[in-house]
Amino acid sequence: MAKGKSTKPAGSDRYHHGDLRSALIEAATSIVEKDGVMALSLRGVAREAGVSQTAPYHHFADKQALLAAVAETGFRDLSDRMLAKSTGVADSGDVMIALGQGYVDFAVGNPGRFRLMFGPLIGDKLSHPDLLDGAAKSFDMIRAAVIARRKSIGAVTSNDEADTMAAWSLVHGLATLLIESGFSTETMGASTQMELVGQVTGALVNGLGRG
Amino acid sequence: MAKGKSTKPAGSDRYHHGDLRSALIEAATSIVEKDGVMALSLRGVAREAGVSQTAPYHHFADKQALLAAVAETGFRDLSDRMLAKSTGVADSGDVMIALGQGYVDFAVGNPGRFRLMFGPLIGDKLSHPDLLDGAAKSFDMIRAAVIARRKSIGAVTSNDEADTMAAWSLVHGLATLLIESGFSTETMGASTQMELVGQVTGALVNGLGRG
DNA sequence: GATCTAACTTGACATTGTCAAGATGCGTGG
DNA sequence: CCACGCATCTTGACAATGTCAAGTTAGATC
Repeated sequence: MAKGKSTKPAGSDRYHHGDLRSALIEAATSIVEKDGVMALSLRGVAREAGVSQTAPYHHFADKQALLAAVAETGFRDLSDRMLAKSTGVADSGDVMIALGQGYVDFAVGNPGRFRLMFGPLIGDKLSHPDLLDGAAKSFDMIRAAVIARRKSIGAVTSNDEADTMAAWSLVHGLATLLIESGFSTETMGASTQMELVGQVTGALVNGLGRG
Repeated sequence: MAKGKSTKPAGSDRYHHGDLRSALIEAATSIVEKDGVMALSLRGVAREAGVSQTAPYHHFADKQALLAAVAETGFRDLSDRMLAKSTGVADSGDVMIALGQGYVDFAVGNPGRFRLMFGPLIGDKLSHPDLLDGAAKSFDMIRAAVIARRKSIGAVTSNDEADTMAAWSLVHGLATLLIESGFSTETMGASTQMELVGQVTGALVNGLGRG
């Protein structure tokens, strides 16, 4: 519409946007975090980015592809958070807690993207390989921590895979519980979120009821 | 449209359906399980039930309300399954495994409803109290099992709440992992699903790497 | 049997995902 | 320096969806 002036950051009102792809991902992320996953429409994203309704199709095959790209940045941020929390931690048990802390932190801080990443909005995740790669990265961090832990305590039974599943399940489930249920950290019997993650993770590391 | 004959079960082609509400829930369940959560449209459900597009509005306030009703039956079936698996089991640890087995069974057997129950399609779960009641029922079963388990082994530390969270998180996360990821039971290092649940639950009950 | 009202229908509207066809302008070769 | 090709963006359209407003039908009640 208007050609000359704009209220948006320089460069966003040109006919050739410059970096529409990133702008669309950013806009979608913003919407998904502000109004929820269900409020995300392709046209809404285009509107927010200040382009026409069909402009996104020059950068994404369809809505699903945009969502996949948003989810992908989510997985990147997720593993970044986990890495940040765990670097420099020495004890293998503490590393596991730190990873859980990072995971839960991300979920609570970015519930919209978390739901997008693991929810059913992206129908066929298998057809977006970049998505799986991102998810695998976080998963591998947990696997490595579990293996290190098992080695350090001289694990006697079961196997790496099952323990990895257990650790990921625990952390993912806890994150889900925190953002989906009405439960708050306090009703779960902890005074801070960090404490809660420590308690729950501790239950797995040491065994139920063994602290 | 047609007035007299019908290919549908008796009673479904009358002007007054008789039990449209149940029929709609059933139709929606069928669609959600066959074509996925995203393929579920109110009009599609009405079509499947053989009524006009706006007929559902006489039984549900809006699409969300129908989805909530479907999810509610899901929660009922979920706790039924958990109950069935755990009744008659004596050992407190085995009860926990049985509950996990029931939970995972339901998720794997009804992934569509599972995603509906815990996914973001139902935006405001808090405003559908029946939903929360249903969820609470399953949750309470887990809580009771955890408390019994803690009592039976003479738990020394942490608290009931955190351990309950841990147990629910573990089981829910595992179910999610099984239906969302490409991972199969085998790649997770178990030969049967029952074995996998046993191993993963065992990791929590006894502690990581302790069997 | 007349009437009240819940259960249903038809019609319409705004919004959405997506396709087809046209406009625009950046970068490159002459 | 400039014309031209192609990626980028736009306008216009279509079918489908959620939902509202207004009418129709028929089971229940007096």
